[in-house]
Order: sequence, then C-alpha cells, then structure tokens
Amino acid sequence: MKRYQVAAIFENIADLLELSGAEPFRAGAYRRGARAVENLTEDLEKVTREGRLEEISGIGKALAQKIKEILTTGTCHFYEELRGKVPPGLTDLLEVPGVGARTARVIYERLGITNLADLKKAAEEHRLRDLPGIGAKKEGYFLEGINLLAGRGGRIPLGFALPLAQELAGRLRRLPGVERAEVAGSVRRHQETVGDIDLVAGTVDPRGLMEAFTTLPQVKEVLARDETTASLTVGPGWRVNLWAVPPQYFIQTWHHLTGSKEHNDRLQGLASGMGLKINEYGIFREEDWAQGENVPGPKPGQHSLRGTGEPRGSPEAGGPSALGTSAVGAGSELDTGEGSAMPWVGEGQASPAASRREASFVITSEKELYQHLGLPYIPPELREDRGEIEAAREGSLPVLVEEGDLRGDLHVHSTWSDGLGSIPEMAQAARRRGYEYLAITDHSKSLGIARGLNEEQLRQQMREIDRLNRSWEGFTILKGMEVDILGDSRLDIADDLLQELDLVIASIHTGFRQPAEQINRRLEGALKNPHVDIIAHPTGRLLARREGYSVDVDRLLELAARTGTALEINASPDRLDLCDQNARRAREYGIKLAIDTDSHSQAGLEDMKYGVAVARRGWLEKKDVLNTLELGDLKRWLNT
DNA sequence: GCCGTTTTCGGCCCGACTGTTTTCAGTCG
Ligand SMILES: Nc1nc2c(ncn2[C@H]2C[C@H](O)[C@@H](COP(=O)(O)OP(=O)(O)OP(=O)(O)O)O2)c(=O)[nH]1
Ligand SMILES: [Mg+2]
Ligand SMILES: [Zn+2]
Repeated sequence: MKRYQVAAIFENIADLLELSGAEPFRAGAYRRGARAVENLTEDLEKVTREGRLEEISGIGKALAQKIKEILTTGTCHFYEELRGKVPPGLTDLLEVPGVGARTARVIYERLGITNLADLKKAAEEHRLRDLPGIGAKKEGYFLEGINLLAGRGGRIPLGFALPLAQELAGRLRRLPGVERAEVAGSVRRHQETVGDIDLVAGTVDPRGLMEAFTTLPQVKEVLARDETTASLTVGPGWRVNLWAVPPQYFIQTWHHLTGSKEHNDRLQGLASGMGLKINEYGIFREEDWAQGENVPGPKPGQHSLRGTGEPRGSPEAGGPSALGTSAVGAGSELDTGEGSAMPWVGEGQASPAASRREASFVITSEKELYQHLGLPYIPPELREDRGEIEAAREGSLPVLVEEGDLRGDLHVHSTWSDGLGSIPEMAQAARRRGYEYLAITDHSKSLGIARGLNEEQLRQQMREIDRLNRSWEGFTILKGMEVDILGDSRLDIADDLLQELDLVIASIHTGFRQPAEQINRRLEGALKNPHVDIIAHPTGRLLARREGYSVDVDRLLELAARTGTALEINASPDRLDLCDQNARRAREYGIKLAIDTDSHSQAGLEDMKYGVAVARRGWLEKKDVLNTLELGDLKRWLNT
C-alpha cells in the first residue's frame, strides 16, 4: 500500500517541478517513476529491502534514494523543499481546462494567486487578461472552466460506460456511409472507471454522421461540434466523444485513440528506434516521411468553422478544439458525394500537415500494425505500459482468459437469503449461459439484513439442492455458502457443517473502519481455516462509493498463496474486487482466482464480462482461473 | 532524472489547434 504514497509524492513533485519552470524531462522522469512504482507487482518494501529498486525501469539512483526516504519517514526532503518554494495549492489551478504549468506560474508570479477561489475572483474582475500570454478570451474560458469544475462528476464506472458505448457504436454503425464504428479509449481497454467515452467511425459521410450523432435521443447537451469531431453529454453528464475519419485511416486512428497514452508513447519510441514513424495516420519509413515534407499542398489549420470567434463549446462551431486530436482531412468544401473511394481528399482542400503524407505501409488490422513493429498483437486490456511491450518483445505475453473459458459461477445468491431468484431459476439462467455448474452461496446468519441462513436453514437448502441435482443431468449445483467473517475472526458457521459443503466462501461485511491490523487478523482466521476455499471481495471496496477496508494486500496474498486459498474477482460492476492490479499480483503469487458475479438475480449472471475484463487487465490466463476447470477437476481442487 | 538493437551523452511520442505571438508556446488528446 505504501507504493501509492510514494507514487503520489512523485506525481506531486512532477507537478511542482513543472510549476517551478524546471526542465520538463526532469518532471517527466518523476511522472514515469510514479507510474513505475504504482505498476510494480511486487511488494515495494520487499524490493527496497533487497536493494533491487534500480532494477525497475524508470527508477535510477536519485529516485531509488527518495523511495527509501519516503518508506522510512513518510516524505522526502526534496519534496518538502519544493513545497516551500512552490505553493502546493497551485496544482489545483492545473485542473482548469486551458491552464497548464506555464500559465499557472504566470498567474502566481504576477498576481500571487494560489487557489481556485482567488483565480475565479481575478477572472471575474478581469485581472487576468493583462498577463502575458492571456487575453480576454482565455480569461473567459478559464472562468467558464472553473464553474464547470464545480459541477463535474467523477469518473464513469465501466458498468455504465461499456453498455452505453456499445449501444452508441451500434447506432452509428447502422448509419449510411459508415463503414466501421467502434469504441476506443479507456472503455475499449476496459478500465474499471473511465473519464469519458471515446468513439471512432470510418465514414464517407462525416457531415451526416455528425448530424445523426448529435441528435441521438440519448443526447443531453452538445458541447462542441465541427465537421469531423463532436463532443456531447448523455445521462448525468457523461461525456461522449466521436471522431470521424475517412475509412482508409480507420485502423490507425482507432488504435491511436485506444491508447493508452503511455502505450502509444512507448510504441512510438520503439518505432523510431527502428527507423519508423508511427502516428494516427499510418506507419512511415523515415525516408518516406522526409520526402513527404516536400509534398505540395494546402496549408493546415484552415477549418472553416474554426476561429470564427464563437464562444467555447458552441454547438454550431468547434471553438477551441473539444478533442485534441483533430479528425483527419476536414475541409471547407467537403465532398460527401456518392461513395467515391477517397471522398475526403481533394484538390484545394485543407488538411492537417501530417495527414497529407502517404503512409509507407497499408494497414488493415491492428495485428498488422504490431507486426510492423516486430511485435505480436497486444490486446487492448494490456495496453497500459505495464510491461506488455517488453513481454511482447520476449514473446511472453499471456494468453488471456476469455469469457467462453468459464464453466460456471461460484458465488451466487438465491431467495433463501437476499437474492431475487429461486435456486431453480438461478440454475436455469446458468444453464442458459452454457455453464456446467453453479454454486449457491447464500449469506450466513449474522448478516441479518440479508436474511442470512442459520445452520438448520443451510441443512434444508443442502437437501433441496441434492433433490434438484438428482432431477437433471449435465449440470450441477454446488452446495456452498458465503460465510461471514465475524469481528473476532471466527467464522459464522461451525466447521463440522462447513465440511459438508462443496464450497465455502468467506468474506467480511462488517467492521469496515477497523485498522488494517485487525482486518488482516480476521482474514487470516478465514484463510487458515481448511474449509474455506475462496475469499470473496477481498478488499471490500465499492467502486466510486466506498474505500475498501484497510487491508495489507501483500500480507493477504502471501497467506492466500501459503494456504492454497483462492481469491475472488468479484464481477459485480460496483465492486470489481480484486481489482486488475491486485489480480495480477495474486497471479504472480501463484494464487488461483475465481471470477464470480455475486449475483442477486438471474440478470446478475451477465455481469461476468466485467470480471473477465478485470482478469484480462490483470494478465490472467485460463489456468489461473478456478472456474475454468471442468467439474471433476474443480471438485478435486476443492477437496485438497 | 533516466537510459542505451542508435547512444554512457543527448536524446526523451506525436500532431493539431488556439490565442496572441509578430513567428509560436502552451495545452490537449
Ligand atoms: N500519442 C498520444 N496519444 C494520446 C495522448 N493523449 C491521449 N491519447 C490517445 C490515447 C487515449 O486513449 C485516447 C483518448 O484520450 P482520453 O484522454 O480520453 O484517455 P483515455 O480514454 O485513455 O482515458 P480516460 O478514461 O478517458 O481518462 O487518445 C498523448 O499524449 N499522446
Ligand atoms: Mg477517454
Ligand atoms: Zn455475496
């Protein structure tokens, strides 16, 4: 857990360095260092003890020394010194759209402003417009931005974003002229929460596409729109961006906009080491690129709707680009006409400089793109610069688990406790999904609010399940329970009864405020109990609603590995617990993971995809996942 | 500050747009 503290300090140092006008690459080194520490799968303190810090890519002598210092003292001198020189409040100003380090610095140096409230006041009093590099327009944007910040929602949970994005992409796909429409950005990478929804379409009729997109029934507000990009909000203010590109650019642009930024960054670095250049328009040999520079053509930056003095965010005009990467080939005289092969490119049309070059290779799939860089295909879930490039180069990328590999669900509730579906109903839903087995794991008695089962009720339920299992073939209900881990680390149900169950899940539902020490003791009790097979939602976090209880994850993993206990990836979209990074750590410990929906209804079984998303982002292969086993093997595993 | 199938020094991802510039820096995706 210390690693987040170190990462936060490094991130902060990077901001403060930029604000102080330091060499940008030096600040960048701290940012890289922050990410390296955050993405470390090993226990940071262990790596430090063993003197292996400098083996981490991005950590050199200076950062290693600072990590040691932070681990022992909680901070470091350099950081404290920097905070003395640069008011730490200045980092808040960076939140304002259009305000970067440079601008924040000028504002501070000239006006002494160090917080958002003062910035707002200064903007209202028109004291910003006289500063160098700032005029009346920027001042207006800043003010607008500050006001927007207040009402800004947090990130969107994937459980909302993914279905919405797929629905929107599906609608776009059906429009005339659209050859492809796909989800990009963090949604495609299946991040647990996303900042916005990014969509890309390859079309011969961008204008028609934009018109249709901005008038979809879900649209709440159109924030910005020009001929090739649009940004709007749906639902409670969730932002959706669409880029339209000519069909021949689709793959490159889709890949570029899938990111992550860090992954793109690394790929581009890799390319330049190979004498190649890669951008959203194609892959270029350096020679070809240099040649292209001489290609005569219209000057870039002539979008007809740009710079018309429209207010920012006007639905009619773009204003300052709502989407930084501008769509390709927009011109003032768009020929949207009847299906010509290259409808976007024509004489006398303005197009950005880079897009006027002809790519050295024709790319028809992302796989080919990676091939040109000497790499195997890297699935979107891995594109985070968390070691996937190195693994790809070594040929050691994991073969990621897929939803189709799963043979059952091991954590499901029924009407016997707080579920909405009866046992037969849940079983039927599981069969419809093609599962071989389903574990019914209702709550235990101490969880009165969920109508937890006592010993007698559990025995009854077990008899009912036996009856049902005798009534069909090719499908098995496993007798299980989600046993509550009590405050004193005992389990809610006695061992002799647990022994009779096929499967025992243990989890914590109370005492969330207890200190880590106590939580870990409780988990330890469960892990050491020979009847406990799986720890459910091991950190207790609720996405965007509740921090987990404080638990020492490294200790938990160590003990789970030692006791041969599986850990859950709870697929319920508001849990996703373990998270991707912890799942990956668990895998490195050799721990088996169970991807479970924790369904309280038949529909809940469909949440499995979110659990699989977490598993894939955690680099899990089929063999790492308990419920990919066929029934016989699963039973053997449960009995050992 | 970090790093090396191009390097131990000199790079560090890339492109587009905007305002305010007098020819480009800052910001963003
Ligand atoms: N090469 C490059 N690509 C970028 C950069 N910033 C963003 N992109 C690309 C990759 C991103 O996935 C994509 C969309 O940008 P977003 O800001 O929406 O990021 P993303 O969707 O990854 O995360 P989010 O959840 O929206 O915050 O654009 C950059 O600095 N360089
Ligand atoms: Mg995004
Ligand atoms: Zn449950």
